Amino acid sequence: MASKVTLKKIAESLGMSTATVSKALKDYPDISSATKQKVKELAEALHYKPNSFAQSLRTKQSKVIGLIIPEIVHHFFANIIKGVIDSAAEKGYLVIVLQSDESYENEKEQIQMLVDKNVDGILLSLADTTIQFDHLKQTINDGTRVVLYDKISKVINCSKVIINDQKAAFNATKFLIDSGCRKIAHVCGPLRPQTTIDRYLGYKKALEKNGLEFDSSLVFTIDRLTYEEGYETAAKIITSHPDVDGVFAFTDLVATGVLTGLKELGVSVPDQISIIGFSNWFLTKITSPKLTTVNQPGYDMGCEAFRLLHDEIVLNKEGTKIEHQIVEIPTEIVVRDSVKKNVVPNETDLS
Amino acid sequence: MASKVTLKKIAESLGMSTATVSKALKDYPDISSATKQKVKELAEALHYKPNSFAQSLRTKQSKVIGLIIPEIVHHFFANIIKGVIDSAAEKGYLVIVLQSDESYENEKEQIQMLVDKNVDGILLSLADTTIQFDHLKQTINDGTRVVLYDKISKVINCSKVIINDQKAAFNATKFLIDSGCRKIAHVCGPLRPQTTIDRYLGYKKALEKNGLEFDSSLVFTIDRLTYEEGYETAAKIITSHPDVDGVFAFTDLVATGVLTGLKELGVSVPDQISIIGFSNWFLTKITSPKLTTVNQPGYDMGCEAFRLLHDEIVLNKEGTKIEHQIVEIPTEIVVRDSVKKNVVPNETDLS
DNA sequence: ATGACAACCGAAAACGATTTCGTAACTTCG
DNA sequence: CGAAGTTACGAAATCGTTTTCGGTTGTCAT
Repeated sequence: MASKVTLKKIAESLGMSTATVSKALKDYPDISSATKQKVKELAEALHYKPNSFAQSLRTKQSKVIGLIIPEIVHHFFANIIKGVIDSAAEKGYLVIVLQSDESYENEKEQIQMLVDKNVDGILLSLADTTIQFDHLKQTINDGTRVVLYDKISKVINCSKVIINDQKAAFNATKFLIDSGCRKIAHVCGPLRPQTTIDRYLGYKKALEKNGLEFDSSLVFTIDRLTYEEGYETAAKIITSHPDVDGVFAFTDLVATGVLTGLKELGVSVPDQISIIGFSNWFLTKITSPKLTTVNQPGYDMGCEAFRLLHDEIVLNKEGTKIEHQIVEIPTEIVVRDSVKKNVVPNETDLS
Repeated sequence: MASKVTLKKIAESLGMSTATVSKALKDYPDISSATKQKVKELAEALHYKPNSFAQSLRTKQSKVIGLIIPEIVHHFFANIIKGVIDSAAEKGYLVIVLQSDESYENEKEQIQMLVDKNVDGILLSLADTTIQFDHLKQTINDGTRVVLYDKISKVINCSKVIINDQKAAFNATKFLIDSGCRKIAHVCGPLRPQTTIDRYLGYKKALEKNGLEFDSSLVFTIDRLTYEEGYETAAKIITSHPDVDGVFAFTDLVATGVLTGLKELGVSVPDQISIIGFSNWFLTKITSPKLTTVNQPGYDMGCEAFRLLHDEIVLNKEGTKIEHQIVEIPTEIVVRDSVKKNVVPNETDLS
């Protein structure tokens, strides 16, 4: 147990004050370069490392941020974690990770834990069950910088990083249409997260803008976004509408279920029915055929979220007025083999 | 920005000293219950929260631990993160997560960052490229508690939590044998991580203990443990040994590649060839047929790793001599559909 | 009345780093 | 030579908690 080397020890060895040592190490202009050098050399030799507690106590900065994730074991969110940690490290920040499990209670408690730990900021994706935002508004008001990512709320006044679900869904559906599909089903989940609604709207709008009739009986709502429910939906789709030739699923896992279900029912994908998923999870690369999907760039979102937070932390320290931003991360279609290739694009667009 | 309420403020409001307030809040016996109550009431009303920096500076405890993971976006490791965070939260600890990317340099640097932040302990899985351990020995020597998980080294004197790869591989292979397989191939990766060797040895021993001949030409070594390499290996297996009836793959991703490759070559799984994977990744549930595999319980490992670390932190604080432990987390076979069901168990065992 | 002994509380010294303000010494220049 | 201005450093106050070590009451038995 190497007894810790402090400013005081260095100061005593060198016969000067801690003030001088501290300033020398930080290159204050009122220290002669001769002493600066002496101090730095000894500090180096002794492997001096400032005590982070003392530093934080004085500066009120921890160089640590909090990241609250709905669910860690999830391809998209894991990528976000990675993006956040990587870009935080670049700026010398460390990241405390917490998992809300989609629970409002957990979320609230965890925010409090992070605030109590004096983190410099919090990155948060709202839990599905969070419909009341006083706790968040309060902590923002109390001076903690917060940036929302992915699952956000318009009600909260802070920076946000999102994808445009509606546009992405529009493009996915249009991609099916362009590839020749004329009767496209949509498999979606319960209404809770806003994303469900947005993707649904994008789907609907793509149909309408491309001269296809929207038919609500082609929208299959499932209770849980699982592989199994996707699998079961496959049968429902072809019994109720044997002439369906395209499926846009809310998420890759469901799409994979539908894909497998269809194959087992003797439907060929993509010849008879094309399928497009959403998120670009890892599993899309190992289905047969490989799943065409919409890439939801978690890593980039994580990086961008940290960047916004860091900007606010810095500006806040400088006392500059901060302008909240809403950054939209672009998505794109990852073309694989579950959609027919005879693409005949046309010129409709969402906007 | 609510101006922070401190011990001093409470003390002044109540006309007493900070010492009394501090002790009252911590139920010291030399404070009358009358004052205790007054203090607690006011603290409650003012939403007093102790300043964690000051607390840590005094107590030298941060109530934060560090977790270094080789790769976050990975089903097994993500589960470990989750296990660690959950069990840490139960004891009031927060977790800083870092990713080594299997790089020794990163690992070294990150350990230093955590030590500089005065974390109470570190959970670490060695990067594949780490073959030199002075940095680790040094930090352990300097008083930081460290627990190794999953990828460990015998050279380092600390607690560890592992699975018994050899035994697990033995059991997996034996499971194939019991199900009727008589010519079993093994697909494994490069020799670097010890796990490769251990699983290989388990495979070999299972054959030998069950009267099957070990044939090194049945061991297929691939450079990278990917789906694609597994896929390609399928062809190699059946061209070189058309009568193979079982495959034990180093990991699920490879097993999935083999599975798909075999299917596309017209081989029926499990009727002609049985396949067993390793790790119980999520993707095993969405293959057709669903993949039988060995469950590698990441969540449990994470929990156990934290438990060990926490024990050491507590004992260390009490000054008690600590005894390092090596905990082996049990694995078990998850029976799905990629192995024939006519199981005829016999009594061989690894030990 | 006095000594012993609880019962309560506070002063003050940490913990280590940062930063403001002085001030001593040394230049410079009219 | 004396006023003004630099240069280089240090004393001391903070940041907010914890904890030791006394000290002041009050009680009670002698």
